[in-house]
Amino acid sequence: MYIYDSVKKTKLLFEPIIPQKASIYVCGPTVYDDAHLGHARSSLSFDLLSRTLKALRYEVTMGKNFTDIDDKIIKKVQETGQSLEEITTHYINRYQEEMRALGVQDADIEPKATESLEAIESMIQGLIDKDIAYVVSSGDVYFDTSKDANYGTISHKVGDDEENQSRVEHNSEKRNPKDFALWKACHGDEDICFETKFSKGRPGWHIECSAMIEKHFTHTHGSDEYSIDIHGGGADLLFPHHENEAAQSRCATGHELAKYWMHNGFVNINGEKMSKSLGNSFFVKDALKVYDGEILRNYLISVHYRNDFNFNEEDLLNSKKRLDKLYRLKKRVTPTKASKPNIAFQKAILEAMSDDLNISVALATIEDMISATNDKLDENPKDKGLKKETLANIELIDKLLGFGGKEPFSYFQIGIDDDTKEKIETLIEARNQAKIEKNYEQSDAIRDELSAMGIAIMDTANGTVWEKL
RNA sequence: GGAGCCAUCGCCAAGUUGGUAAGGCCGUAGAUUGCAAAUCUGCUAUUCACCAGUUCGAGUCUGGUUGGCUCCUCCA
Repeated sequence: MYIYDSVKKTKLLFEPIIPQKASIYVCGPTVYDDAHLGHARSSLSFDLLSRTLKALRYEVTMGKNFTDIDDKIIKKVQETGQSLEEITTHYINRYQEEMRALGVQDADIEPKATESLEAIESMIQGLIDKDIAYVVSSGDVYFDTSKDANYGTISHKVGDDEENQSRVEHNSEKRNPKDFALWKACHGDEDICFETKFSKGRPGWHIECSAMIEKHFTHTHGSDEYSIDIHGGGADLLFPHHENEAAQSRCATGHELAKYWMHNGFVNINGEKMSKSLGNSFFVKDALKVYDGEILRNYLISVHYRNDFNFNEEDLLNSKKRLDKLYRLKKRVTPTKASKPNIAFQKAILEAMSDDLNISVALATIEDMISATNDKLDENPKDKGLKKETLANIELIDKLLGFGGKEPFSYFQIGIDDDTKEKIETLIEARNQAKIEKNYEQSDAIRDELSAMGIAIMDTANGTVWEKL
């Protein structure tokens, strides 16, 4: 397995801390609003990583956190009058539901910041004891970036002369402009705060990840050099979030946080980054109202995870056509029992994914397999061995890439209710009768009628089948 | 102002160590079909934003130009 390390900026052979075990930690969402397509893409990217590593027989431990205490959540609490827990629970449930709809496998560990306060406090206290962190008069605790010689090695942002136009907040009590908050002191009665030895307040954004990784991974997957194998997240987290995480962990534990860093690209709408501030967010829940989760998944993973992804409906329909072809093949080999996948196919698709998740090549091998199989099936429609093998191939695709697992006839009938189905069947019967009588005017009229209903029909050796367009 | 990324067929999109441009959609010709659809087969970039350089050889390396994007503030 080769992966692109976005800190070293090169593709590296994946050599885990413990042979055949892979620990992955991905920064999850701050749960104050619904998940948008960007969350989905990040989730999907690391889902593919996890699935690929599993297919390569690694024992994968995946961690993904929920930031459930933060300024925006508190603002929502104040606005809505709901409790913090009500809000975060709601969005966490939504998030999990939607990601599952996209075929994302659940993480093994899903820690919440509010459930990790002890670990957070002890890590901060440790840093204070070493004088790497300091408490200011307000009660805020800052990390002293000047104490970490390696600060800046993650994002390669070095040589800050303070002359740049950095928009770092200016706080006179900070020792260095780049110092960041580990802990934010309470701001009055409206605030949500926790008691600690240093002050009453709540964790800063970066500390929770460090603390949670320390708490959940270090003893099972860590080493003297690294806490975990792979740390992932969106490209925008590289700085300052991951830089700061790395600094905290390095100073608190004496070893590096992650051996490899991976970052996924953005989802753009009309060529621009999708974000709250631009007001062009596209929520997963809205997309799921229009498109089946599997179709969305198939589309969102169709571009390499590191590239930016330009979301548009035309491309989505394009990728749906590719998925349709896979399901048409599945129809041809159903019903049967899967045997073993084709060795060459299995090797090719795994090799593609092992190369830093080269999904394009993986999809091309699928096209190859579909085409070759259809060809053979045209020659010999009753090749049982081929059918069994093909079904196994498709099962492999489902396991590795997370699509193609549906029952093929129902795939083409998503969103059609039973009454309509009955009507369609009746019309097809009538058309077949007309065809037997060679009344082609009649049969074509029926086909037009079905077409007007959004139903396409195809006459096959096994009778007439239909698909929703 | 600082840092970085990207630019490959009408559209989407691969292309580690330089060796002579995957795949899909669309289009098109044919096989098949009562006609279609589905399926199969053939065709579809002498060329990789532009300019210069290194090299026997560059989409791939170097320098420059143009255009687009991101980060430096919460952000997947």
